[in-house]
Amino acid sequence: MYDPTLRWSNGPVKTKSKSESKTPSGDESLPLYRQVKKALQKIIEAGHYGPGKPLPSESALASQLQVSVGTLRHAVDELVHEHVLVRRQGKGTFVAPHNRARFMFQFFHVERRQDPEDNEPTSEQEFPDIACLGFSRDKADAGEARALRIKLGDPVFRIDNKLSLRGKVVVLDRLVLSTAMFRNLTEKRFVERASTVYALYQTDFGITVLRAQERARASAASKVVAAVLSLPAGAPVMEVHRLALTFGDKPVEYRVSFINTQAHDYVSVLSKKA
Amino acid sequence: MYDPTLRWSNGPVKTKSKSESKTPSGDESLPLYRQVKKALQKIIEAGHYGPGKPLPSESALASQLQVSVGTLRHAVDELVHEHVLVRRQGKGTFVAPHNRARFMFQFFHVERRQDPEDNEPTSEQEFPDIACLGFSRDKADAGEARALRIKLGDPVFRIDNKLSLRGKVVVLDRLVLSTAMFRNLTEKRFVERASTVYALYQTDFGITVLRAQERARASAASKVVAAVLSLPAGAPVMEVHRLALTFGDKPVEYRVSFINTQAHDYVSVLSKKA
DNA sequence: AAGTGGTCTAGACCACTTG
DNA sequence: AAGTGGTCTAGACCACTTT
Repeated sequence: MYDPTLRWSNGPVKTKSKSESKTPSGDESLPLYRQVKKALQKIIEAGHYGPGKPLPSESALASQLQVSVGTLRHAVDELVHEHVLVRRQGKGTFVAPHNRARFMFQFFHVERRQDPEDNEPTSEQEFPDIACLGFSRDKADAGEARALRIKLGDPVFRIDNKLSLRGKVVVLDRLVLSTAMFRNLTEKRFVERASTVYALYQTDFGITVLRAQERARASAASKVVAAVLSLPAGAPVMEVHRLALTFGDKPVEYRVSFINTQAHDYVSVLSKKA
Repeated sequence: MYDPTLRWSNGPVKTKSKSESKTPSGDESLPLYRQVKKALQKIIEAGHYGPGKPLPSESALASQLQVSVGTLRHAVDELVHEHVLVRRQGKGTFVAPHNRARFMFQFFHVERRQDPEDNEPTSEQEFPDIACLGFSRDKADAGEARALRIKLGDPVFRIDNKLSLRGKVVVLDRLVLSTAMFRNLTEKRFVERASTVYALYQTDFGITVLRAQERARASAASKVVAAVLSLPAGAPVMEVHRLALTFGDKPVEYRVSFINTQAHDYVSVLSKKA
């Protein structure tokens, strides 16, 4: 039952803090379940557990952290809400895998526009066909360096992809990755990946994208963008700048997407429902 | 302690269902806390409690629904996560108020673009100045009728607003509301509202907007849109179609926003952080 | 002091998965 | 049968607000 990968500092998470805590590590007044959550985050970030290997059981974690199961569950609940962990009854608790389902619901927001008279079955989310248009090494420009928190001129991978829905090219993606973070990445490995790009980051590089922020705007398509999207140069397109982050809000990927919104929308839900 | 507004059907939420439940109301296998959640939703939707009047206390609700406090809290937790309720320690649990803070974080996603060299203090969220450009009655067109689930030609209010940040007009909003839902709404009441538009819906009409879905695209500014946004006709603008919903996913408001993205972005967060 | 929500515990039992 | 997560309970105590 003892797992040697569990080493961060055995013993209670909280030293019964009746203001006896000698090291004001900032956890003074934090509720116990928040401290447990932080401990769990540290365990997860260490990288010993992937989507294939479950964390220690809740009862094991609770006893090792010297808290009740209820408190441990409270902490796990929050990480599940944040899509960091997933629970599977009977099997265990896992780092959330980057499968297609997650990609679609969390990171892909382009949907075919419903024509008024179109009575098709609610346009089930469609997974795009992805083709790589270019893979190269380059130096980070100012904006990329700032976003990725690297130095101007640091080496980066630059990867262009086109995404199609029902055979029509709808999105042009330009990814920028720090070569320091993705050592040994090659075009072959990128193109021959088994699943999504983020699944590749996770399984091959141990980097789990947790969330992202996007800033969108309308712009006029440049000649090359227009060509890929089958639009006249200068046509209005949506330009979405995404920064994907992992643990500790560390930047992983900077991506600019150009979207042909002639027949598709960029969809955003303001607070999901039950 | 007994509240006469609590009348939905005293007694246990669940009849100890050992498959003795005579009326298969669809709650058969639902966990108890989900049934409690539904009961709470019904209580809230009845409209007896507003942002100013707290719900009965957790212990009161628990005993009236004949569940433990822990189960009651589990149900409330979910409604708090969905921004339906807010808890205030020492005071009570309230229907989530539509104040400016909520508006900014949930429904207003336009932010000034950070210039590379701009080192201002992280561009705190700015609340826009809003001016009404037009208020009229009209008949719903096909798209509006479908969105609002009313009949084609049904009477609607049509309200145009321009939103400015730092004195620059950045957004043109065109709201469409069913007159049946907003009886007695007048331009005067609309313009002289104390807070946000959604706060007006909530306090004056008992309609609480819970969530919304937006579909965005790039388009070329029409002459009138361009004029309001100080752009040349045909310039690329973002066009955002929003449908705002209340309890039971009932549509409340259909809104089209035109955004000048020369110096501002439409911001979207893919999974919030802790 | 009394009432509210917030945290934490300990334990029982259920549902699902695996050997 | 044993191990995992999922639900539910009952009760203690803490923190905050109001009277």
